[in-house]
Amino acid sequence: MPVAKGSTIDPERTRATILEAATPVLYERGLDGIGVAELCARIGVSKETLYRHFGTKDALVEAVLEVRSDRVVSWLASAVAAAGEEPADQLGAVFDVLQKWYDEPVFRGCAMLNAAAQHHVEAVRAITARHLGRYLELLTGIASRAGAADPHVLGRQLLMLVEGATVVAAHQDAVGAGEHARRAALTLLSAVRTSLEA
Amino acid sequence: MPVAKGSTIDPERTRATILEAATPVLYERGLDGIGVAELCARIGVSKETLYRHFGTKDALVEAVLEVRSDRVVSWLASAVAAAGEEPADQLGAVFDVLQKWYDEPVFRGCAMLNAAAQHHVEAVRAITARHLGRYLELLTGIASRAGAADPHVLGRQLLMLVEGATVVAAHQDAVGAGEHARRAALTLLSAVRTSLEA
DNA sequence: CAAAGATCGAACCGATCGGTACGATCTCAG
DNA sequence: CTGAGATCGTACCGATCGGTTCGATCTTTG
Repeated sequence: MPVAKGSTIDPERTRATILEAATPVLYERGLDGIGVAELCARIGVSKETLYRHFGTKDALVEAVLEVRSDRVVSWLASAVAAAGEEPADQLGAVFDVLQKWYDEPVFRGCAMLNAAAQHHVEAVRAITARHLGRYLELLTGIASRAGAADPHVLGRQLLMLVEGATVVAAHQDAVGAGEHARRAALTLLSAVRTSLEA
Repeated sequence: MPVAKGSTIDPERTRATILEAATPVLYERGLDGIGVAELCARIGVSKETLYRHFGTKDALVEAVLEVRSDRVVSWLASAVAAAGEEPADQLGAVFDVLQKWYDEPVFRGCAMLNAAAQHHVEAVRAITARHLGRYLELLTGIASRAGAADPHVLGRQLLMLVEGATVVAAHQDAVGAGEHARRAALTLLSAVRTSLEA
């Protein structure tokens, strides 16, 4: 719904609607690939409204990225939490979620990395870095519970597989990318365990 | 040298000079982060000259990316060739080269991926895909010589580590990224061998 | 009903963009 | 020496950009 005509009913609701509608459009078209005018038309909101809520296109972009980062991370975290106690199962759940994402028709790679590559603005780079940091935290936790000698290093290697799989799926071939990355990740995980048991 | 004033001495030389000078500028500033006017000023060439040689900014960009892809791949291939016969050594050489790249002050991630994220043009995406394909070929070759049961899958997993390491180095922390990726890659390689010997 | 304020649509602004045109200058081939 | 053509610097073009402003419309508050 294109936001009620005039309404004090919720100063906050309009902002949320804009954020929600702008997210997929900016992802598909690219941050600089669509102008504010066309963006507003797609969202169904006037430029004045958008600018009163966000002040700047950059500010809107940053807000969109923040929300997206939060959502992605919590989505993955809940998938991990639902996978039981076994670290291997938790790790598998991560790549299952990723493969589902790769198979979506609108999949165009990691929104954070795309944004950082597109918009040479410090704030955007900071959001991307923070996003990767959260990702790393999640994976380091799994590595730690798996009994890795150096969970930070293993977590980082797992992060590389996650981001690498996303890159390969986006730019080369999505078929089996999540599955192949999952097998590699499990190999790394079990290698750690093997060396511990030895 | 900013190209001789008037000269028929080499219609081809000017083109090469432009390509060479434009490459780092477009990488640092982003494909759309610099206008043709400023780009020409940096290169030391007039707009008319640039447009006679390339016709379009997009065409220049594509030419730059092609050259860069060729150079990167051949650079890696020669590093592999110089690393001897052992697949493990060849793989290690790849990540050593990558770490050197990550440590360069101008490092800003994979130019091909950045370009594909920035410029929503089919031709650029095609160049990026081809670039990843060449990369995959190189790594699949190593996987094959290592006796992998399915060298195509292992090569893909190695490609994920390569691209993932580049992403992590660019957006999170370059320190040790190549080293950590190398250890993960060698683990995958030896896991294949172990399962073969079993 | 009246005032406050959120929204719309459209006009408008200055800046920048990719690309073109032009006259002048220089180099080389004949 | 002369003409072809590569280059320069600059001015110029239409389009688009991010952002502002304004009058009209609607909803809520009091």
